[in-house]
Amino acid sequence: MKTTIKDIAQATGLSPATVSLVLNNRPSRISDATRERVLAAAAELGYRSNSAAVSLRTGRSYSLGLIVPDIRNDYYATYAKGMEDACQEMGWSLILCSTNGNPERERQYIETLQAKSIDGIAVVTTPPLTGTQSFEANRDLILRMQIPLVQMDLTGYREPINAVVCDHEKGGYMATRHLISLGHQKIAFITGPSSLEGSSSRLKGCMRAFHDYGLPWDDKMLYEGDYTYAAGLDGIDYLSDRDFTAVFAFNDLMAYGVYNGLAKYSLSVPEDVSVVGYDDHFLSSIISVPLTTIRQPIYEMGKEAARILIYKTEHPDTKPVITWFDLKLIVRKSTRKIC
Amino acid sequence: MKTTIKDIAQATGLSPATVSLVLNNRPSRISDATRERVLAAAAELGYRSNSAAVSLRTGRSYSLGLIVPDIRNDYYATYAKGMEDACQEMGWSLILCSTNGNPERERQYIETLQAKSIDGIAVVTTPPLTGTQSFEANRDLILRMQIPLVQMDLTGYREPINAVVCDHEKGGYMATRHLISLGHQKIAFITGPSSLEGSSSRLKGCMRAFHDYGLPWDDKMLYEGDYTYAAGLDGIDYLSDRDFTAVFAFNDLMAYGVYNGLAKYSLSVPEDVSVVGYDDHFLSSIISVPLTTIRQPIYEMGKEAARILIYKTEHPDTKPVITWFDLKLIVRKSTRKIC
DNA sequence: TCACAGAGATAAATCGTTTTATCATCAGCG
DNA sequence: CGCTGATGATAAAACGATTTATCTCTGTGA
Repeated sequence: MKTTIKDIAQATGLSPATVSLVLNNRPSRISDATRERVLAAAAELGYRSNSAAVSLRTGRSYSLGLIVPDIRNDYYATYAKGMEDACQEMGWSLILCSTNGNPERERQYIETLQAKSIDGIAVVTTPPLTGTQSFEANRDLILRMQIPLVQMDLTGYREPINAVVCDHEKGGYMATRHLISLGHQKIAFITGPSSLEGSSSRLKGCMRAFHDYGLPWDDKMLYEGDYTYAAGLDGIDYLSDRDFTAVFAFNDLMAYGVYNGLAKYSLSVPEDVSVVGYDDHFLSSIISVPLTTIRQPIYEMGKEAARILIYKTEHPDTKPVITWFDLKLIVRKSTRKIC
Repeated sequence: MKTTIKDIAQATGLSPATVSLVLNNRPSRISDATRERVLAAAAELGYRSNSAAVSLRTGRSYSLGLIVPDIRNDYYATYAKGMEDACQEMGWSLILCSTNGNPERERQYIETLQAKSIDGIAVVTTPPLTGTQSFEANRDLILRMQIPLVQMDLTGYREPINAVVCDHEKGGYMATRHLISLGHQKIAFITGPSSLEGSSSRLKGCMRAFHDYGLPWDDKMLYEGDYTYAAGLDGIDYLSDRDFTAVFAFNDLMAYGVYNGLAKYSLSVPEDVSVVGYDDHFLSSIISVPLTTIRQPIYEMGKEAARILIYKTEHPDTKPVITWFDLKLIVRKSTRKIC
C-alpha cells in the first residue's frame, strides 16, 4: 500500500496539514523539531506524493507536452532530448506527442494535454501537408486554453510569443557566402516549404549573399523540398538539366538525398559538385564524405524551451520570452574550392 | 473556465452521478432520453474529463511510460513511435524517459512514474555502464510496485515476464550463414555487451552456423562493443592485425563505425571486406554503400508492447505475454561473393 | 490577575470524478 | 387496497493533497 500524507500524520501524531506544509517547504510557523520529525517519518515510510491528487488540487501537473511531427527524425529527437534533460533536472516529466504531421491529430493531443492539466506545451511546427490546414488554428486553441506555449522559430506569427529561434537568414547567408568564397557562382538551392518561416528566411539570406557579391539571382535554380530525404533526390532530378557546381540543401536529410541523387548522374561530391547542408545531423560527421553544414544547437534549444515553459508557469504574467541562438558553419569535406 | 461534470448536471437538471454513468457508458439503468440529454449537453459545453480527478479516484492514468537509454538513437525512437501510435489509437498517452544509460536516473523515473499512477512501463534495457549496477534492481522495483512491465527481449530473466522478442540466435545464424554462403570463412564479429541476452544469443547463432558448416571457431575474431558508432571504429582497430574477409557487427550503428574504420586502413566495402549489420536502421538503405542487415520490426514491437500493457491493465491477473517477431535478412550492397 | 500578542499547529473545505447503496415512483396483481 | 418488483435516478462517501481561517497555548507587561 502506498504511503500517504495521512500515514505520516498518524506516525508522527501530527495533522496532515502540518505534514503538507513541511513537505512543501511552505512559509509557515512550524518548529524545527516538528519539521525534523516529519521529514524523518517521510523518509522512513518512503513517501512519494500522489501527483493526481496534487494536480487535482493545484491545477498543475509538473509536466510539459512536446508536439513534433516525427520522433524518428533526429532533429526532433534531439530537441526532445534537450527538453527531457531539462525537465529531469527540475523533477518534471515530458509527454511525447508525435503527430505524423497531421493537424487533426495535433488537435486531439492538445485536448488530451489540457485534460492532463499540462503546464506548458512546446511545438515544432508541422510543415503543412497538402490539403490540411496549418498549425494556426491549433496555436490559437492552445492560447485560448491559457497554456504557456513555446515555439521553435517564429513561423510568421506576428504577435509576441515565446520562442527559441535561430537567425536563419544569417544561416542562409553564411552557407551561400561559404560557397561563393570557394569560387562557386552557379549554385542550386533545395529549399524547405516556403510557408515555413525558417525556410523563407534562409532563402532571403541566400539572395542577400548573391546581391552582396554581385551575382545574378535565378529562380530556376530553386527546388522547393519538404525537408525529407526523398526531396533531396527529387531536387537533383528536377535540376538535372541545369548547370551548377554547388548545391545548398536547407537541411542535412535533403543533403543526403542530394548525395545519392548526384551519384545517380555519376557526379561525385565534392569533386564535381560541392554540397552544403543545414542542421548538423549526427550522421553528417560520420558519412563517407562528411557534410559541410550549418549547425543549429537543437539540443540547447530544447533545453531552453523547457526552461521557458517552467519559468512561465511560475511567472504567468510576464512578457513573452524569445531566446536567440547562434548558428555555426561547420566545414567538412563536401565543399571544395574551384577555379 | 473548464466545464465539469457538475456543469452538465446543472445544465440538464440531473445529478453528477447520472452524468458520470452516461459519459463512461457504465452498465446502469439510465433511460435513453436522459442519456441523449447528457450527451447533448456534454457536446454543447465542450466537456473533457479532468484526468487528475479520474486518476485520483480510480488509481489509473491511461498513460504508459517508456524508459530508453537515448531517444536520439533511431532504434529507440522507432520503438517509441510504435508505442506512441498504439497509445494514440486507444486515446492513451506516452511519457518519455530517456536515461542516458544511468540506472540511478532510471530509478528516479520509475518513482516519478509510480507517483503519476502510470498504468504500465516499457523498458528497453540499458547496456550496463562500467561501475553501475544493471537493470535487475529496477526491474524488481517495478514488479514490487505491481506495475505491468514489458521488456524488449528477455535479457536473461528466467521468471515469466511480458516481453516483445526476436529470436536473435536465429538472427545471428542468418547473418553468419549469409556470409558463409558467399564464400567467407574468416569472419570477424563485433558483438554487443555479453551481459545482454540479445547479444549473447546472436553470438550463439554465429557459433552454431560455424559448427553447422564445419568451420573452426576462433575467439580472437571477437570484439565486444557496446552498440555505439565508436565501438565499430574501435573494433576495427582492435582487429586490424587479424586476417578477415567479412565483419558482422551486432547492430547497424557499429557497422557504420566499421565502414569508416575500414576506410582508415584503406579497405573498401564490399571489395575488400563484406559487412553485415543488424537492426535495419533507416540510414542503412541510404548510405553510399547500402548495408546488408538483419531487420528487426522495431516499430511493430513498440506497438505490441503498448498493446500488451494496455491489455494488462484491463486483465491484471492473466499470465505473462511474450510476443515473438520474425527477423529478416535484407541483402544490399555491402556483402559480396568471394572465391 | 488579566489582556494580549505571537508561536505553533490544526480543522475543514476543496479540487472533479467514480461508485455503491439507497430512494422514489409506478405498474401489476391477488 | 396493499404488496412486490422493476425501473430510473440520486446522495454521499471516497481518492490524497493543499490552504486558509481558526484554535490553543505560553509568556509578558501592566
